[in-house]
Amino acid sequence: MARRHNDPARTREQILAKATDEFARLGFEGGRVDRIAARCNLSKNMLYYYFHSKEKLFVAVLERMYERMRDQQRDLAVRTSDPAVALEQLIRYTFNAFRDDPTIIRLMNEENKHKGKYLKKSQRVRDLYGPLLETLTFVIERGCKDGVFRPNLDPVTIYLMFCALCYHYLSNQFTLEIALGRDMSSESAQQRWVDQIVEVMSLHCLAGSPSLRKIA
Amino acid sequence: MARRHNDPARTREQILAKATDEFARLGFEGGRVDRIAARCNLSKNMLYYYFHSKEKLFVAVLERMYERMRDQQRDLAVRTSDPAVALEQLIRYTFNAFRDDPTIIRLMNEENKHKGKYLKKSQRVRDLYGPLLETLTFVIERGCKDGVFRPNLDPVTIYLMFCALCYHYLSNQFTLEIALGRDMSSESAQQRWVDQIVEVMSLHCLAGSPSLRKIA
DNA sequence: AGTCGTCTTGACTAGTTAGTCAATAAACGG
DNA sequence: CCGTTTATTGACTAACTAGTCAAGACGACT
Repeated sequence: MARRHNDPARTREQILAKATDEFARLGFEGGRVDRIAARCNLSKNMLYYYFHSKEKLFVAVLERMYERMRDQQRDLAVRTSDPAVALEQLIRYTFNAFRDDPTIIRLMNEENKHKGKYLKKSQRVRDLYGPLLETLTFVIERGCKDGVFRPNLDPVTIYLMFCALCYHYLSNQFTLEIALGRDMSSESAQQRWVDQIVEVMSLHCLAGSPSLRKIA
Repeated sequence: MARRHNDPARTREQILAKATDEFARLGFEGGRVDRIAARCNLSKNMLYYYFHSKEKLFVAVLERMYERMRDQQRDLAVRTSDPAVALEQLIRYTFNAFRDDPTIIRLMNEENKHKGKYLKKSQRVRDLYGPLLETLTFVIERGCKDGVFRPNLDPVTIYLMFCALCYHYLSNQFTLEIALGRDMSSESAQQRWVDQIVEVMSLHCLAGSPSLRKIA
């Protein structure tokens, strides 16, 4: 099966893939359209033919990243009926997703550097963070009803918490490794960290833990 | 007191200040030496006279940021003898430090984007994260000895946890606000978030909470 | 085979950007 | 008050960078 000379869908996907890599590694300003074209073995004009400008290419890269995240989340099936086990699965899934595709973290950081400027320019942005948050909401509702979790847990808050604990560790790996002189990148160090996240989040969600509100 | 025409120390500081702003907002690649010079009302040559290259200027900016962090941490005095209250103070201090100087987060993200490349080029990098981590270590040791905290708490792990919870919320404010449709930037939303951090970290550190290790 | 619309390219440009050079002006030491 | 060191500048450049243009090649349909 020799590759066709003219294969627009394939060409478009290839540009998007190489652009994702380029922008994730070097940011929007650091990314070079010439380099993306060269890595695709295409003339630079193709980027402009399909995406019209560097900025619109970057927006397309962001859109595709969110789509990819959502699609992968859709494949995640939490089959257990134990809310505590389900929570643990969701946390481990989140960490693995960030670890296995580093472009997610780098592109999100880039977008936040620009205060959401490019994401706002995207039409189909609404309802990001779909499936995982829906599952978490379902898990927490059941956990609260069953009395396994403490009452009045907010799913978005819980999500933000373990998301922060997964994200920051991976995003700031390099400076933390230098500043703290601690191994952050080995498989075992990361495994230990996820275990810690599961422990602290479980403790926070499970019933039987005293509320500390009165202390403040 | 009219400003002297030749005031090298002042000039150098001004360049560093404007460069910090420029690189934090636009990153290393996005930052423009001409713009930094223009904002200082200086000719561009001054940047090269004092810092030799864009890269060395960026390294100087990073070094100065870490120094500033350390100096501010040194001013922080935790006077209480109650470890739980001390922990809360350290957490609130950390959040406020990140919130009040957004350049810290942006520069750290930039440095991690480059996998620590520039920080490694700095000579005087060792023993970053000084005073606050030392205080935390002291607080945790006392808390464990007094039986207020559970035994065998690792200070660096605790620091990484609340640091992640403070950092991620502020760093990813914009994308999260778009994706979740939730207010992240108002004073009250941020206050509620810090309260949550204090709650979850206190629960994790205080004795009397059951260890969950056996579950896994 | 010829025509049309889609896909692809080489060659070009106008503007920008990090970095340089030679000259000048202020402080300073004797 | 003169020579030297330290600060500061205007003018320049070589390389790069996003974006353009006109023309060519491929496939499909008649």
